[in-house]
Amino acid sequence: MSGKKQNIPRYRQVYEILRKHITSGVYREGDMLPSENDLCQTNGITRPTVRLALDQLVKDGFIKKQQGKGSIVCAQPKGIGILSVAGTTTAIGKENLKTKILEGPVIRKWDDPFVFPLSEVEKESGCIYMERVRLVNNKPLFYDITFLPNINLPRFTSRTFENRSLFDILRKSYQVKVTGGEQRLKAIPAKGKICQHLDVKEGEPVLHLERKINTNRIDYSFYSTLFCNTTEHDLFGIF
Amino acid sequence: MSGKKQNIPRYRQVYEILRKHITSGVYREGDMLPSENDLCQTNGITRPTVRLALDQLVKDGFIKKQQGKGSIVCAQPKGIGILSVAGTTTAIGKENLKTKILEGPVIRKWDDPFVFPLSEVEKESGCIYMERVRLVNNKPLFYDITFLPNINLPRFTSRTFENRSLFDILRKSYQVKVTGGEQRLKAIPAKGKICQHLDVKEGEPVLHLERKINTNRIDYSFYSTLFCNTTEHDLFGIF
DNA sequence: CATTTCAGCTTGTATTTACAAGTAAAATTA
DNA sequence: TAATTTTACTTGTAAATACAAGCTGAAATG
Repeated sequence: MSGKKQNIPRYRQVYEILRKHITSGVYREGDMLPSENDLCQTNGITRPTVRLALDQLVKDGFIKKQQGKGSIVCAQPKGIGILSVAGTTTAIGKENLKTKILEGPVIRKWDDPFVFPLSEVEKESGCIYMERVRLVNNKPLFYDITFLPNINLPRFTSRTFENRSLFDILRKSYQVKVTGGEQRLKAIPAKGKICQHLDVKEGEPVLHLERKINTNRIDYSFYSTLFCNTTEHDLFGIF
Repeated sequence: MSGKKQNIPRYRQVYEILRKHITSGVYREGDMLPSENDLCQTNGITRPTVRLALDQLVKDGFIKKQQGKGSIVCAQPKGIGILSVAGTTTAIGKENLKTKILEGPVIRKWDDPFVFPLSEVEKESGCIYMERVRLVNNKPLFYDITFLPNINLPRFTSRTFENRSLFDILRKSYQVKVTGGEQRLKAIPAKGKICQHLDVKEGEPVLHLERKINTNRIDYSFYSTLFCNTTEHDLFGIF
C-alpha cells in the first residue's frame, strides 16, 4: 500500500483535481470547464457533489459560473493574495519568496491587553511568539508577528521555519488546517522596528493588518500582526 | 395586494429572515440558531434548502457551524465591513452615515489607461462618473470615485444619490445585484483632493482601494476607487 | 460512586429525482 | 433569405431520503 487511507470527501477531491488543472494550465483563462453532468460521469459522482466542488472554486476565484452556459475559468490574480484564505507562500509562489526569522519561536505570555479577545484557556496556556520578515526578490515586503496559543503543539519551538510555510507545517505536522478568519486593516506611518525591517523611511505609509485565523480545531485560532510595504506590490483579494 | 409578486428563491428568503433576526438582536452572540431540522419545519422547506441559507450566513460571518452541536451566532464586527460583499451603508448601519455628492453622476469617457482592463463594449459606451464622500459622525471617512459602464441604466444621471445607497438603487431600480468582486489595496500618502475631502494633512497615510465589483448581469461590472482615513476606524473583513 | 456504554440529538456528505430558467444553435416558417 | 420557433443543452432551485460523524447526557455497568 502506498499511503494511509484518508477519508477526504469526494467533493474535496474533485475540487483539488480541478484546481490543479486550472493552476497548471490544463484549462486556461476564458476556457469552459466540462459541464456539471460531464464532471458527474468523469468522477462517478452526482450533481450536488460536483456543485459543492465548483462552489469552492467560485469562492476561491478560480471560475465564474453562468446559468445556461457553464463554468468559465478566470484569470489568476497577479497581486499578493493575502486577503483570501491561503498562506503567503501559496499566494505569491515559492520562487521569489524568502522567509527570514527575526525572533523565536519562543513560549511567552500574551500581550496584555491583546488586540483580539482571548479565552481563559488561551490566556493560561501562554503563546508561541515569532517574528518573521518575508522578502520578495530580496526586498522586504512583510513584517509578520505571529502568536499561537501554546496548546497541543509538541516540539513546535524546536522546528525550523526558515523559508518554510507556517501553514504547511501546521497542516502536515499537526493536522491543523486554516479554515478562515477575520482581519482589520489600516494605513499607518512607519516607525521604529517597522522602518528597520521593511527598509522604509520614518513616516512612510505602510499597511497594518491584524488577523485572527481560525482552524479546523474548534476553539483553536491563532493571531498575526502584519506590516506590509505596498510601494511596489498591492495586496489582492476577492470578495 | 401589497407588492409585486417577486420570484426570490426560498433559501434567499430564509437567509434574509435569519440575518434580520441576528442583526436585530433576536439571536445574540453565542446563541444557538434553531437546528437545521427545526428551520425546515418552521419555514416549510427541506434541509438542502436550509443549508443554502446557512452557508450564506457563514460566508457573511454571521454564524459559525460545528458538527454535532449546531450553528452559533458570531459577534458582529465593529469595524467597517467594506471588504466583504455589501455596500458601505449596510456595513456601518444607516444611523451615523451620510453621503455627500461631490460630482456627478455625469456621463463621460473612461480614464485611459484605466486601472482594470475594459471590454470593447464598455469602452464604447462611456462611463457614468460620480464622486462622493461618506461621513461617519459628520467626519469624512471615505472618498469614493465610482465608474459605471453606461449600459442599460435609463435615467440614472437624473436620480438622487444624496444619502442613498448606490447598491440599493441598483438593486431596486435596475435589478442589478452585487455578487462579488476583486480589490487591490495599498497604503499611500494623502495629497491634493484626498487631503481636502478626507480632512487629513498632506503626507498622512490613507488606505487606497481599487475595486472591481461584479453583478448578476453577466459582463456587467462597475469600478470604484476608494480612499479611506483609517485613523479612527479600521476596515474589517472576513475570509 | 465512578466509569463506560449507548441512545438521541446535531451537522456533514451523498444519492436520486424533478422542474425552472437561461443560452445557443438548429429547424421551421413567412 | 430573414425572422421566428423549437430543441437541446447549460446551470439554478428544490424535494425526499439515507447514512456517517461528532456531541451530549442519561442509563447501564463495574
